[in-house]
Amino acid sequence: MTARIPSADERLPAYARLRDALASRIASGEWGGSDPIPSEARLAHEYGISVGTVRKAVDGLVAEGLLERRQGSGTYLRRPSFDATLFRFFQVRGADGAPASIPTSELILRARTEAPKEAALALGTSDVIGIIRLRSLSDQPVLFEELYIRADRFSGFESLPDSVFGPLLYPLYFERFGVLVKRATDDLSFGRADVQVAARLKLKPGDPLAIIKRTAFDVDGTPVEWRVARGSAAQFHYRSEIG
Amino acid sequence: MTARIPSADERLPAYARLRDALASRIASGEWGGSDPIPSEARLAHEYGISVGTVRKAVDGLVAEGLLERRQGSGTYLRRPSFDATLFRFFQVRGADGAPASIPTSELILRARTEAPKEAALALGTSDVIGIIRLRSLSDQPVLFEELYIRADRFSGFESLPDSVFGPLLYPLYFERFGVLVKRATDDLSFGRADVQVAARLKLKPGDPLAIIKRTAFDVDGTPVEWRVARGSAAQFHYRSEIG
DNA sequence: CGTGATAATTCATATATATGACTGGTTGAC
DNA sequence: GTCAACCAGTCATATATATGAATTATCACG
Repeated sequence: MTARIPSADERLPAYARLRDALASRIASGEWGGSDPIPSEARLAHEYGISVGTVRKAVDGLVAEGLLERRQGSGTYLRRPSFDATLFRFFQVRGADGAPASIPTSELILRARTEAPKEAALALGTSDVIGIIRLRSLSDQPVLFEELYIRADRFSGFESLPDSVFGPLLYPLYFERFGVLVKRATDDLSFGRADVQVAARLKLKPGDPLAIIKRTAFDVDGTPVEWRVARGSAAQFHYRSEIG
Repeated sequence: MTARIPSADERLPAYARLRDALASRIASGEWGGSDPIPSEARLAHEYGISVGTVRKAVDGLVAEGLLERRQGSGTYLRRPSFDATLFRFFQVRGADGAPASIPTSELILRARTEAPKEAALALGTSDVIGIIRLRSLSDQPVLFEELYIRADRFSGFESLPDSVFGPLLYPLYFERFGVLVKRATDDLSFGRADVQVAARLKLKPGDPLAIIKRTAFDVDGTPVEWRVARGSAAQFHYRSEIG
């Protein structure tokens, strides 16, 4: 069929163009969750290139974490992969030392607003929807979060019923708005609680805080969310792999 | 020549066996710094496999960061790559706001000793050499470090002349002891300065501290160094990519 | 209705080969 | 001597093909 591989290119190698083309078809939601994407042979035929080249393109997307191969079965989307919950930073233990438990999330505010300077800078726009929530483990408030998402990508977010909100936002972003968060940068520092934050987290003003600022990016690299989370520094614990 | 690919295998695919074989030849130091490793065609001939398979093996090592390809020239070792200096966590600025300057390192202690519990656990041995040093930027003490390295991998380290020590240890590890640090895990938490640390860092006891515990691993995955570094939390700043 | 063999499909490994692009040295004209 | 042209070596891209391994669907048999 030698379908045309869309724009994108300026004499990029074939495998790179196919990789990008597939990435954008993935982002478009063309392929639902549980079915495999077309087979390598089929894609090769569709795009008029050889199977080896298709494999190389798919290799790239697998490495990026967008696809997953299953021998004998097919190649599948790999939806979340992205377990970026901030709770992994905070080790909260019950009196018994058990690493409990179910995180809960209390929505305090949700409204279209103007982004604060830092958020606007990260998102490239100040037309945003602001969210404030308090997250707890075992009824202990742990994280105070302030989030801003681009109004142009999340139109209607303010009027979503409270019931659709679970503890995790990224699945919601994808299911309701087709925004697939693929990557994020975290920025950690330490500071001290002001009166408002201290009250929410049941700390004393001036108590040490861990401050996590995150910018989350879409599949195509657009920043879609900026957030700042604050939690007691005493419980803070971060683990990172380098190399 | 169909050289025998060494032990390793239990019916692993050819490319995986070559990958491992090459990794061990790299670790052995067989190939010096500035010369390329044998060409793909040559390796294919040596091991009696096809060029495509060699490429796949090399691909893996490139992805791991051990090798680097240069089109038209050859495939080279990629020695350090590993810029893991702890200073990237601490933003120290002069009065003018300039992000100065040259890090210096004052060696306070260096001796064969018994590892503290946490270090022994990470290293799998308590026979270690301990190092204590104070690291400064622009004459401001910034980091107080306590390091432990395996005595079996660094025999003779205690008696090295002070003159060979630069600000960075990992290059020294490699050049003097053939230990190539390839990977590390950092563990960040928050604490408060005790009297000793406070004195070294010119802080007050009880001042907030950022605590970084690091385990560094050799190419073959053996833990070779454990360290704990402490610095003022006020200056601490960490940036991480996830996804 | 289950169950077990069979077949079809799909990714995984491997080979052989051709062409292009880039690098670094050599050669030769000026 | 300088510089351009050339050339050999090396990785990069791409094709075509064959075989193996894992999964899934099908279908006949009891």
